[in-house]
Amino acid sequence: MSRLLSGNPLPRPEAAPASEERSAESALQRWQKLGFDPSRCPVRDVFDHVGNKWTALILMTLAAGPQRFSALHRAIPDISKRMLTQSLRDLERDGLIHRHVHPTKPPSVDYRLAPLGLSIIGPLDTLARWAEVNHPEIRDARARFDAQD
Amino acid sequence: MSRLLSGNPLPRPEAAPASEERSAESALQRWQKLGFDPSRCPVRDVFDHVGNKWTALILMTLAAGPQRFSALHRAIPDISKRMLTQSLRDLERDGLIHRHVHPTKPPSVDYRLAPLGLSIIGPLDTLARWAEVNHPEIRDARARFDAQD
DNA sequence: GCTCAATGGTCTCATTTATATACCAGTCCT
DNA sequence: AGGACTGGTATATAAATGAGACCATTGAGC
Repeated sequence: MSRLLSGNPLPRPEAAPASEERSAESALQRWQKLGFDPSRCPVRDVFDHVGNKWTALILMTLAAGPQRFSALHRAIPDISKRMLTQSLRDLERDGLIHRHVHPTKPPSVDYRLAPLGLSIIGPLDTLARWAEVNHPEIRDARARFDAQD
Repeated sequence: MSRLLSGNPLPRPEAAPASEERSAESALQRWQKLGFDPSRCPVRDVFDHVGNKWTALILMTLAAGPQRFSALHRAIPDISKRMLTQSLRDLERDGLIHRHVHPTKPPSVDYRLAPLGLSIIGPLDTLARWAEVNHPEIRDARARFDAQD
């Protein structure tokens, strides 16, 4: 238990810029080294809720402005209504979006980013750009792996 | 269908820097507007594979340097071995990590970031920092939602 | 007035996916 | 010899997801 994560003289893969690597460690690994309760780890929580496919897609779609339920469904056709409803509830519960009901005769509903939701668009978009840029390489790697192994 | 996402004079939530907001739209919404096949959308693909809880956690743990299977399991105790095995295979298949077998008498295995994997640590860490900073606010929102509704 | 479609969902059921648990062969420590 | 660690696999069960039917209300077209 004492040598669990203490002195770890493993060979580094490469001499990566120390500052970069250290900053990448810190956020998550402070938790790990200190043995904090994993169930309260923010990283787990956020990646589980906000980082999942549908949730991220919804948030990024809402970045263009408020959208009604069915507009969202049209923008993301491959989500089931069931999942769309549930994801929207989750996002609302977490304070990332607001559900706004217009009291028109046939009441209409729209969803819009709350300030908290707006603040995650940047990080999310950074990942999305990475995805766009590196997707070909991932597909290649996948093809190679499937072919030879 | 024509007015679906065309002219959208909706009230912006706030006067965010136009460049920021436009850039947030562009990545995903080009796809949506052009009606591309969702199954080939890089954003879906990456958020599904790389953005899920375990995968992101593994990548960030490996950012500190190569780790053996059991070290990873100790660092992330709440993942099942089965899921850890499977997540590692997926990451290897996508070319984000390498599996390295040392031909010692009892052979030992370690996993390390491939260049592609190293390149995603930055974006991932950005999200992780957001998580750390905003987790309290999310928890508050959740508590409020659960209490009154 | 009748039919057809859209709205914003909910409900049920089948399939997919994840977790928990047990197990394996080989090797080290005591 | 007993127990623990290595890197997993196999099986059984629980949870998440998807497909599709349904609902009350409204508006448009015929």
